[in-house]
Amino acid sequence: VVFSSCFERLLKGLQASAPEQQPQPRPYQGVRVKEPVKELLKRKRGNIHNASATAATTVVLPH
Amino acid sequence: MLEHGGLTPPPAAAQGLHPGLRGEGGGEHGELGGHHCQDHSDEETPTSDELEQFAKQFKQRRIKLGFTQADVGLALGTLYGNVFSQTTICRFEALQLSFKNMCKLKPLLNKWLEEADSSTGSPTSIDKIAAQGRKRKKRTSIEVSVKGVLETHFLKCPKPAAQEISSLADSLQLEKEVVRVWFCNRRQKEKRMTPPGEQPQHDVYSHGVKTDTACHDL
DNA sequence: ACCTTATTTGCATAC
DNA sequence: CGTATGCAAATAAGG
Repeated sequence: VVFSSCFERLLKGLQASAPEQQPQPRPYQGVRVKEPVKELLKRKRGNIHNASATAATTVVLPH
Repeated sequence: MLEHGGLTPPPAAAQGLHPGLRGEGGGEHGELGGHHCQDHSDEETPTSDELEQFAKQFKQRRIKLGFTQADVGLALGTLYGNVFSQTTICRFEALQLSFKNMCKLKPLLNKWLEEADSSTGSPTSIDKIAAQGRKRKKRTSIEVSVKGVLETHFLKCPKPAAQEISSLADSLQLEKEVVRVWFCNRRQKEKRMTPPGEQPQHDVYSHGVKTDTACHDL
């Protein structure tokens, strides 16, 4: 129940939605906790949610 | 120089935990590497499942005892010296903190729980459970108008020299340190948000303090 | 002493 | 009136 609002916007901005919108949902200007235990658990439990998949096209800067 | 008495930063470091490697091309982050050694109760890095368990119980008990998240945060302060905000307690209960962070807070919250539990005025050991070295500075709230001024300067010069920061801080009636940190954070924000749009601007960022970009002002 | 990157917190204020 | 959350100060750690 906590995810909704948090991820909705981000996903909307990342996942190409209908071109009928120009809301510019604000890319989120704050600093987020890298890996909340909440997600860690989900991943560990098999719920390998693949939401914020990295845009493979580019990036992948070596650490 | 009237900082708090220079507290002795106890070398309480003992968090160097790096699970073995996972060598997988997918999900790294191996949480814990089950570790050897004794395990008497709840000490030593817990597992994420234990953290979840604890958080859940914590919340349940907290509510049953009639305390709010803010109460707990304040209590932690009077108990050990580390005050925490309602926000942090909230995040702890919702497991919205990093694994490391939660491991650090669990002992404190656990202690508080024991305290509150044996409410019968039991003195209990009010040890200080190794609180952090020095207390965190209270978050400075910068006025919108002031932020506007800072923004203007940032656009003109994202990396002002020490002296410029000083005078700017002076004119804004802020501590120099606050202004310096503001610029640092502002720069990070810039980088954090640029990738998406990718603004191919001559990134002539030279670390060298030489390239005097002289953003003269004043 | 300051910068950078990575993170931990927490005002403020929206639910 | 408690709780979430957005934006972002303050800090930690290596240069």
